Amino acid sequence: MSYMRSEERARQILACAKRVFAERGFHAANVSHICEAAGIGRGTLYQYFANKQAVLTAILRDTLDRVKALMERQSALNVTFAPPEKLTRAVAIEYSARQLRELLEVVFEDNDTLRILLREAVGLDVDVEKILGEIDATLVAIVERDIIRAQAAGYLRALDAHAVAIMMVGGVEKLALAALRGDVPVDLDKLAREATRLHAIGTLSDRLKPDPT
Amino acid sequence: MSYMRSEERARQILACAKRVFAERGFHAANVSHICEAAGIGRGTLYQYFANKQAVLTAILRDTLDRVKALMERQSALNVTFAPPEKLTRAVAIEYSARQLRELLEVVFEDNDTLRILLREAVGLDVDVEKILGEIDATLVAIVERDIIRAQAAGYLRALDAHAVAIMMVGGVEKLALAALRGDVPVDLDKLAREATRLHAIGTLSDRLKPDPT
Amino acid sequence: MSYMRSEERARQILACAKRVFAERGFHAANVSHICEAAGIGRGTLYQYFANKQAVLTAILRDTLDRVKALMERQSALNVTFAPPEKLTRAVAIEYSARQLRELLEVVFEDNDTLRILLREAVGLDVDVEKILGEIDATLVAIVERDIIRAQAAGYLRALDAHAVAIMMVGGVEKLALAALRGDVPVDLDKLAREATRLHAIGTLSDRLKPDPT
Amino acid sequence: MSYMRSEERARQILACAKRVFAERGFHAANVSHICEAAGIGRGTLYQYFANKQAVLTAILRDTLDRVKALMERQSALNVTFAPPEKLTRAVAIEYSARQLRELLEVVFEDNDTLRILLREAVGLDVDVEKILGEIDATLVAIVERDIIRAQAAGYLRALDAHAVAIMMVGGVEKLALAALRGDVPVDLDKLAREATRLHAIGTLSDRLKPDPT
DNA sequence: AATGAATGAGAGTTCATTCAT
DNA sequence: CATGAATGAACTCTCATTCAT
Repeated sequence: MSYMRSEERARQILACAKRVFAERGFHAANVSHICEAAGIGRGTLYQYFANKQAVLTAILRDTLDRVKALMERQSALNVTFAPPEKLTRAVAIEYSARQLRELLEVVFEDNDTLRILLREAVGLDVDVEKILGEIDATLVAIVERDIIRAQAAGYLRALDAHAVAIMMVGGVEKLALAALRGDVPVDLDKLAREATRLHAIGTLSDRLKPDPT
Repeated sequence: MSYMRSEERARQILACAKRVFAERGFHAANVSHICEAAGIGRGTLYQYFANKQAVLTAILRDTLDRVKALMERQSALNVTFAPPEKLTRAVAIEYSARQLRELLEVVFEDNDTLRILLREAVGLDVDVEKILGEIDATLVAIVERDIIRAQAAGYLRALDAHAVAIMMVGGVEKLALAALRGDVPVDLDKLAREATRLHAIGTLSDRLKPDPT
Repeated sequence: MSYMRSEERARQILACAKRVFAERGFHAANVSHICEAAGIGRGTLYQYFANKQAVLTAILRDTLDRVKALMERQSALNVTFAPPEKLTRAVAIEYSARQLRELLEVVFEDNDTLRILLREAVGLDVDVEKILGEIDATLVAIVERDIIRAQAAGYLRALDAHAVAIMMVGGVEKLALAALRGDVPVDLDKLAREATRLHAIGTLSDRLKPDPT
Repeated sequence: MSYMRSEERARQILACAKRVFAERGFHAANVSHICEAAGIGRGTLYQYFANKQAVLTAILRDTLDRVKALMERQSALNVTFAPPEKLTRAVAIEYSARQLRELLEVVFEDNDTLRILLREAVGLDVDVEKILGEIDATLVAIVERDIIRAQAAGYLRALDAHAVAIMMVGGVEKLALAALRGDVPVDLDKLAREATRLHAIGTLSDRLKPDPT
């Protein structure tokens, strides 16, 4: 037996649970697995969390908090925009990619979080689904707000900001998942650059005949 | 109970199971639920499928087969390309959107399949994961091949075809998921158009200062 | 494994459970104990009863049904009364004792039922308490009705029929419990006689000075 | 926490435990509940009582002590009896009722004790059962001795003193239980009167034809 | 071929009790 | 003395699967 301050113990359990959930998946992971990993008795977990699912939701809520915090941090920021005629595509893309990278870093703090968010927590209970939905909505909202700001500044053309934000988030997540499957740690930097570039300038070649305006 | 030709009965069970899995999720759905829906005894299911998971994998394999069939159908096709200088963006996008739509129709035959592929079958066993991975890989491969063909024809600029394909698929799926959450039947046509347009011409405004070449 | 018709199996489980509950008490008795006694697997019990407590309530409800049936059987009966002046105490008591005996036979079908009703089912959940209360109320109602009938016929003096009924039932039950403690099978016949005699003529001696009327 | 003299603290815990047991029942009541009620930490209880059940038995033993004390107090008393021919029924009953009342006051000090004795402590462990049995035996013994004394004095007719005592106690307890169910505080005075009257003169009417002696 | 009664491994959870602080 | 964090035995209950009918 080893004593620990309540707050600290709860965090320790969450950390171990995250690893266990990521490794085995929510259903395959026993409460026993988590407790073994945390080096505590099975009963101890229930002093900190109401039940197994509450452990998962606590993990997810952590992420949700981080994402929300980022959103507010960015809201506080006061950005001034150069006129579009002074800004090259390359610079704009570079700036965008940095923004996205920051976002990714916050959500996918580590590969375990990534795995849990995109895989192990998917398709569970409605409670879980709700938090997952909130995280998703916040992510999309952040991207969407960036798009709208950039539109207002004249950097982006007219488009459905919400739909585009969703697609961007989805595209990036899929790329992350694909990387995950390869079992190499995900390179968030490369991911951010590639996604930004695609979404910024699209795929079509300049050689195409101009549209008749 | 009513007798039925083996083949037919198996298909009927699959159809019911698909509905049940989509409605309740894989774990929440009992074998009993499925059998009730199919109007058969609980033992009967085991004469057609080795176990509960085999039912799910059969459903997924169905989808995988359809996607693979599409891929081969398209391979057989012999497309001739106009020179890019003769093709406007609008026409190119229109063509692309039609292609994507066809793909979506095949994968997301119905909302139940959609839900199972993107949610209920996620994060389960490795066997399931493997089929899901194959479906994904095939989808990406189809899109990727289209991209490479279009590049060869000079329609698309130089880009990492694989990564872009992944992002496209991910973006579209996310859009589909978002629609699913709204509980309205997904409008595949609109979805295809929006996605294609974004991925084709990107988000940046023409007013930006040209890159120094 | 041995197959059994549903109805029959349920009854068999109830019979075994009654024995087990009587022997060990509700809390000390495991579901395993019951199932072992019934020679079935632990899961089988749950095909017939929602949970452990439902087994107990089923047992109690059986008794309740029997008591209610007795009540109605007696209601149907049409008794004619001789004028009190023609009836000796001894005869009246004899008749009463037979009535009571019939009642006791129905409630305390066997020593196990007796023990469960008066001991093992006491102080449990409110649901259990409710059925126990209903049984009690019915018993009291039967006795009370007899009292009122006998009063109307002039056999019994003026008294609070309800309170007296309660006391009678309580007295008899306590006697039964005491007998139970001695671990000898309860002699319902003797019990009925003793109780009836006490309640009929009371304890006071005739030698007492008559009340000044 | 506040310090308290050992003896005093133990009594305080017992008082709180009594309330808790009465309100929730022995099994439903947690050690935590008791400790919260007593305003002490969960570990502290174990410095005064070996375990949860010891708390209950201590409560019961308190009652047992009180009943035994009453018994001895009455033994010490030296009663002189008037000849039966000088005593009216009404006076005898009045006297008896007062005796009973005193007894009831001692046993059912309060509604919580009542509830615990008649409900929450029933059907538990053999140790508990044993004390309960001792209390019961003492109660019966007191009543029985009174009966025998009164018989000796010629007040009561010939009867099985033990059996009658048991029935009396049982009748009174049942009346008390019934009152308890109504959730009104039990009126011990009325209870004593009603019971005594019934048991004294019985139920039969005087109009019955006299027994042929 | 079809059934559904029977199964039992294994899950999550509770809570009286211990003991380091 | 007092505490409450830690414990783990023991419980009830679920449900995919088997197999006698």
